[in-house]
Amino acid sequence: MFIPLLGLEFIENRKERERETSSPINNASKMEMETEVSAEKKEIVVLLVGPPGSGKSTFCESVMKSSHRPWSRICQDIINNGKAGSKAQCLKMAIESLKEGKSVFIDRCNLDREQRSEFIKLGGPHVEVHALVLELSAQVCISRSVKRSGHEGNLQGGRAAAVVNKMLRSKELPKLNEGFSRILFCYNDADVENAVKTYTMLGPMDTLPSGSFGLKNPDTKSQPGIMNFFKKVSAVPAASSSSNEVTTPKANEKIEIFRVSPAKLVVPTLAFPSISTADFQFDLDKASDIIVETAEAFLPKLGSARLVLVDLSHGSTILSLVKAKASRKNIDSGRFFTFVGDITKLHSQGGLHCNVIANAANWRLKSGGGGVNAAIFKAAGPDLEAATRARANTLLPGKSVLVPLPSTCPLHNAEGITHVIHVLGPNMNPNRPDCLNNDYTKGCKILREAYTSLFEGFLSTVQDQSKLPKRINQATVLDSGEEDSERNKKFKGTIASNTKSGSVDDSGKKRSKGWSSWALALHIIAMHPEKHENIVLESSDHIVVINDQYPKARKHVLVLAREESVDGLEDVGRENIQLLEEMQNVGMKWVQRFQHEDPSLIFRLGYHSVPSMRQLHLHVISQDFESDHLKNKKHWNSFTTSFFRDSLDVLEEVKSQGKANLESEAVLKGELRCNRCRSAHPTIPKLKSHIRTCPSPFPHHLLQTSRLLARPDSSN
DNA sequence: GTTCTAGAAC
DNA sequence: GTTCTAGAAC
Repeated sequence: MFIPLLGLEFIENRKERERETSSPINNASKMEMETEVSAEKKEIVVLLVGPPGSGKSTFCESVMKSSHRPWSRICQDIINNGKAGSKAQCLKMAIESLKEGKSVFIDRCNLDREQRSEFIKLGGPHVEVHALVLELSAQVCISRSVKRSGHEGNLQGGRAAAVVNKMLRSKELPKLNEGFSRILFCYNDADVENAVKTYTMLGPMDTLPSGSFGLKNPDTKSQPGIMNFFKKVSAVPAASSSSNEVTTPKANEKIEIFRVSPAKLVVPTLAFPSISTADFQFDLDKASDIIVETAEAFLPKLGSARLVLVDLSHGSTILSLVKAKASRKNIDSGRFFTFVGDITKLHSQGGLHCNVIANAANWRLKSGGGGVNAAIFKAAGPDLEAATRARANTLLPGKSVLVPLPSTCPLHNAEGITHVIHVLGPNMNPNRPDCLNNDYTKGCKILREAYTSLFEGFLSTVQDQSKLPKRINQATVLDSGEEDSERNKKFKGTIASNTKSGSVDDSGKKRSKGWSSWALALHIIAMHPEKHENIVLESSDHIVVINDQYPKARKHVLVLAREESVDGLEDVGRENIQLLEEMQNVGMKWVQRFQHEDPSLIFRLGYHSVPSMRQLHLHVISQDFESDHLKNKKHWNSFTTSFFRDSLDVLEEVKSQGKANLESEAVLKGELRCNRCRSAHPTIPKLKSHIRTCPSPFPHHLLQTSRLLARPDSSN
């Protein structure tokens, strides 16, 4: 509670100054003061964030009643001649008000990030954007909106509860990194009263301290990292040589360097967990009827495609019920069957090839919670979260959403899964949202809808796939025959022998000869890609492609050279021109692949002048630099200064002068400049918040020479 | 390369 | 008091 008061103290000081400036006594000094103060004068855009009934309009009216600052309240519910209007109309009116020197309240729900983003863009040198979050309990909001009459949004009575509930489902609390200069959270009437005071006291020349205030229970969710090279090196072979109850088809894929792709699958297969019968406590007998009936109805539409109900345990009741009922109905057990295993490891551990898996999702489509949902999100990594977010924010019971998995996603790569279908069933558990209170008439209807929607989603992937030429899977033919445990021993030995001793300089190189152990990871993978199947995205005789373990942007892969003696750019000569060309071509292919998935991505391909890790590697990196792993000056400068040598420049230089020009490591210590507008920023967080919204085009030299790879139709 | 953390900067 | 950097250790 002390924080809004701090704000008030701040205003008090400013008020003193304002009084002085408005004194008519000394005109000359008044002019001086005015100039000084008006140089700082800023309009404010306040986005009210809260569902209907949270008190947004009341808040605005209370402030405007006695504020000395000119305010304009922009309410989407009445903007259209007293009727509800559009977001665009609100934006237009906000711009007009700001031009007139008025600060603005955006009085609409603004509950999710996307809804807010356009308004945040109103911010600039003379406009600050604040969020005022009315986090009152859903009950309070609902009871207020149910009771009220004559509300502008015409949202009253019974319909209000449903609308409020629906809106709260897709709620995302605002964060400073969206571009707000200040966020204030209110949880009760006292908080709101304080907030009203704070904004009422705000004179035309005043500003409020920036930052986020009053947040309770901040969301501390951390992004799970992608694969860990070092852990994988020892963990993978060890795991596969032990406890696999079912078959161990690990060796099956050995001759396939390009992992399982949908075109190579003979039979499209959907693996799905039983929906609603675990945490949602749906009756198993009723659920098994619905599964069998819906599957039976769908099989004729699915051609040769298969449906597989999966559960973790051999003792699964739902599995045995479904098995028995399907058999009684004489359903083709080659096309509809049950399977015991981890749905995220059906191929690697169970030998079952599935290209689509279903997730028993939660309504927020968020990771966590346990069970299948947690397992799938964990196995798929952040790629699935991003791909899901691109399709939907929430899910209603009985519905599903089909999410294509990016080609770099571990689940795609290691298990051959191309799509995840999130599906939400009915809930019979009183401790979970939207409990149906044992209403099985409704429950069965929704569960049937859920499976229908799921199978329809799968059907759509089957139809897409049937357009592709079908190829036979050759992967089951060969096996190298080498013992995993033996391999593992040898492998560990290699690392150990390289880490014995020697002084290490700051780029991981030993001064004499050899590298620090962590700096060898890329070299080890390049030399033996077949031992790193789980992380290798592609490989040939000359190159290996992997995800950067700590990506510094939304997309960041490495093309490793497989040449033993080429540790970095300084070792490259004319004899490597073909290699450099192949690396460039492979890099371009990945750019195209990524841009096919997201056309707005922009890429550069290049090398670090002085690499930290052994083995020449080409960075293929999207230019958003949107990554929690980008943490310090060295990270930023290594990709955005002359230290980053564009692949095409390197090629030209090696062809013309036999070697590439290298930039000194000294530039890594230089100031932090925006990669678009070149403005300097004092800290990494400030730089990152700037680059999120920097509207400038990229520097001329990159745009002109196709060093920068953007889709022609992208608006950047 | 990352992680950890002391202490500078705000 | 919190945020952020930079250096040591790995």
